[in-house]
Amino acid sequence: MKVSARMDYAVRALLELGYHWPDTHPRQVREISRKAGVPQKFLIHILIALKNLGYVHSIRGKTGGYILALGPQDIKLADIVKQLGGLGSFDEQKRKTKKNDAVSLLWQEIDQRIIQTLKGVNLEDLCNRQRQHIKALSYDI
Amino acid sequence: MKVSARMDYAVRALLELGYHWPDTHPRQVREISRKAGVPQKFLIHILIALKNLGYVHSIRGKTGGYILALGPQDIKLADIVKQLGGLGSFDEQKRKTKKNDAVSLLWQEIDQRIIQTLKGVNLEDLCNRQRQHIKALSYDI
DNA sequence: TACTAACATGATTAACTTAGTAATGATAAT
DNA sequence: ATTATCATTACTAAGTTAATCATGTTAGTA
Ligand code: FES
Ligand code: FES
Repeated sequence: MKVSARMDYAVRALLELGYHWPDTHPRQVREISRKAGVPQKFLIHILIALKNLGYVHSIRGKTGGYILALGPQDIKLADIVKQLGGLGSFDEQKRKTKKNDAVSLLWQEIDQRIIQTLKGVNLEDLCNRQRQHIKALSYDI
Repeated sequence: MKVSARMDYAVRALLELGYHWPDTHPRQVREISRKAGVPQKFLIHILIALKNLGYVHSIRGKTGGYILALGPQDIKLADIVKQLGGLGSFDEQKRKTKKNDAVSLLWQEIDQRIIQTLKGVNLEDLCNRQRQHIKALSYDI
């Protein structure tokens, strides 16, 4: 499973925004960049994509920043991953091999497993996991 | 799950070799190329990789070709996929994000699901599935 | 032996994707 | 007016992928 930097960064940005929920102070790109370890110039584009998908709101101007547009429980990772271009699922286009044989069915079966796994996790779950993790380690990210 | 052409082709080549097991006539690259829908010049390199991994034997000369080096039941797709460079599993190198937080654990969890799925399938299974498929469709690949 | 049909190997390449950066503009609080 | 933020478009360097090309080696056979 290849997780692109873009996908990794997007989920981490959402985790940062969701972690302090329901505290809705706007978080600035620079702050998210630093805390999540994402290059700032790259993060901007990712946040805009998330905004266009309706997951975050942006606030412009001097006191601006980003906040979640939905509650963490309503942000499903399966959707994020799918909408952000997926994990590069088995591309049936332009490959000359058969599409409906045992091999392709196997690849599709694996795709389904991934989707099932992601469907079981929303941003609230991920934040809770992270809180547990932090508690166990006794230091913040 | 991004399945590279290389990976797809490798599995299909093995399926072709395993499908007629235990008939051990050498199959030529050209024949495999045509039946599996794989560009011949590309397939050569893939077969050599499979040979170096010990999955097939090659026979040179005029009556040459390729045969399985192991019985289909001993060829596990999980190994093939892993040894052929994997499915591009979550690359922890050079990315600045944390490696042991909830996000990375999620990616690793997905990796494990894929591996588990692949561990449940060997070449014999895949051949059987394909035979069922062919029987249901009433035409050969 | 000469020929030929197969596999072997390394170099090269075109297209594509990824992971960014640069430059410039728009908005809103102070 | 200034300034700190988000917005948008364009650009690019590096890497990967999916191949092809050129050339060499092996072995059956007439
Ligand atoms: S998640 Fe916001 S400061 Fe740690
Ligand atoms: S699998 Fe060999 S001819 Fe169909």
